Amino acid sequence: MNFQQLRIVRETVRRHFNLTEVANELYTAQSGVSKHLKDLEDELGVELFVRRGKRLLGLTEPGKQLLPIVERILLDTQNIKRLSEQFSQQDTGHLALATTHTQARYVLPVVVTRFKQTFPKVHLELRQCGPTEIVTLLRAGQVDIGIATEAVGGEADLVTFPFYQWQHALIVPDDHPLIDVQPLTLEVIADYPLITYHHGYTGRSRIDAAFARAGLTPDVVMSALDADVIKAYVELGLGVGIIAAPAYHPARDAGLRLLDAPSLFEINTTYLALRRGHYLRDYALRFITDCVPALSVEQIKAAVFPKVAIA
Amino acid sequence: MNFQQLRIVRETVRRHFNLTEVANELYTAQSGVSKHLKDLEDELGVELFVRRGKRLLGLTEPGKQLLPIVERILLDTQNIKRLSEQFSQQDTGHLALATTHTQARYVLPVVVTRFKQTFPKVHLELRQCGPTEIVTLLRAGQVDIGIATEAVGGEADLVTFPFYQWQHALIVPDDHPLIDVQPLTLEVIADYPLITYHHGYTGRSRIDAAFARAGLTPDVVMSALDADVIKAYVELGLGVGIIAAPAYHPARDAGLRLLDAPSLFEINTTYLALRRGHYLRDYALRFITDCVPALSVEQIKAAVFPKVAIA
DNA sequence: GATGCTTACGATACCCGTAAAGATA
DNA sequence: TATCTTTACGGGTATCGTAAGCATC
Repeated sequence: MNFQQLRIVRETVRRHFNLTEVANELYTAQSGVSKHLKDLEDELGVELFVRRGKRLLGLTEPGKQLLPIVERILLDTQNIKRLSEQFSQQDTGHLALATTHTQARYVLPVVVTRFKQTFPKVHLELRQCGPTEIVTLLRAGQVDIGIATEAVGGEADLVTFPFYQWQHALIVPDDHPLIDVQPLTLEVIADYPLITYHHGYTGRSRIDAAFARAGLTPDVVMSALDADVIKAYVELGLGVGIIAAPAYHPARDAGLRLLDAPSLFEINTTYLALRRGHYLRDYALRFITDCVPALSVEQIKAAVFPKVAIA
Repeated sequence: MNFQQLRIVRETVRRHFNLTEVANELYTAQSGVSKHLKDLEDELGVELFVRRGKRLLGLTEPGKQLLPIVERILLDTQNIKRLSEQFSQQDTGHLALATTHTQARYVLPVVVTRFKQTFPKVHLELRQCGPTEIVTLLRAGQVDIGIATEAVGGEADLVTFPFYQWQHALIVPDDHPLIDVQPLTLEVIADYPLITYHHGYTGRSRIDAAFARAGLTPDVVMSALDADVIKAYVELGLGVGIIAAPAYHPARDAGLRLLDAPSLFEINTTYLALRRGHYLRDYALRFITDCVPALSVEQIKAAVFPKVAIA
């Protein structure tokens, strides 16, 4: 048994049992992949994969039980690497974040700027993607920190910390009749064509819930992944936009007006998400405490490495 | 990085940084051990060991932080082996117990007999040793289950379950004057020369505590590791024995009488101890539930693999 | 001087990649 | 037929053990 075999096992599951893809992903020959799997099964004396003819279809029962152990070992090898880099190259290294457009574009710039001043030699990788993909990237160990409003809660293998809170607000052209309406109600809004986020993005579910609770069916004529796109179409007069309030900048968004609606929609909380057991460099911990000053490094470590260090 | 290097790191710490011993323990050449350590340090870019000249003296800070991760990885490799044996050879295998003389001699025979009938093909290894050594063996993964009254409580990396309760009692030759004394008190007993267990064995601390609480200083003329030795000297008339009550068999111990003293000494609890994160074969779980029928397999697993499966 | 660590060196075994053949969709 | 997996084979590398050279105690 060696690490390469374990990497192949993990990658085989991730790539849905296509050994050719596995080989490409691991930069090795496909024949070796095949042999490694067979060797491992021989050594353990157990079939790990369900086969039909020559094709792999899935995991056997022992394979299923083996997988989490394999993943933990590989996680620990990464931890060893990060741990030694922590000592060998204090403040240089790599920090990978996965986050949604809203955070990347409107919230993180301040934090990132400060971080880059403190750790100029840390390469910062900002991966922008959807909430569910953030979870995937965290699980795969491809990013250190995830930042999202949706999908990261309630996952047993992730740890989350509240980052900041925000609400949805309306955005309209600055000559729009809604500007003079007081008070703004869901009923009034529902009379206009609406433009807002896709399902699963930036609290869309909260918007739908608010209308549903009021017994209204809003006329969402367009949905987009990010506020910039929404703004563009609001500017064209295609409808009233509903975006995250932090996504509005008075200076940059000339010609548009933000209409706060504090009571209409639920408060959203954006979270920092970490993978349990994923070792974090000092600068990664610092990034987190920069975001949430109320947190201490010890609290973070205690949450990421629960209780006993398991072993 | 490979598994052999990690094994060498672990063993180097265990063998107090004597690489020659490490090589013997791992059945390999000492030169390779030396090279492996150097290679690993080179690969990680960190010195893991403190050296003076050619001698290794201890772990550096990064080495200290690395060690628990290394141990967890090696624990998981054992878990992989056990897990696959679980499937490849259902009811055959190896079960290693570490226990003290009292349990091995007087308590376990019943359980072991039943176990052997159920799992005739499982090789049962019964290692008899002192309480502190039981903890060491559990930690080293050399035994699956520890059974002891002392030393196993309060260790964060161990899980314990109460096995059974017992009390100390007096043992005397069957013509001894104490047989007719009613009620037995510590004061009365303290007038006789006593023979009992060594410190750290079979609840000796409870015996001392009982006399201390009563303001008495008993005259312990001999101490031994096990009840059989104590009995032998009681038989010779050298004193009154204090042994664990389960260690007395009326038939086998002809010529001796057990005098119960329910109120004199505290109740002792003997525990089953397991190492957290140590995978247990089905038959090992069965052994435990045989000992403690109130326990379910799920409860045991939940305690050994806490919360999230970490990974 | 005895013990313990490192380095050098040769044999072995392991791992990888190419290529051909067989199976599957 | 195109894709995918297995098997066979050769080259390269890593690992291991022996032996010699040094450092430490």
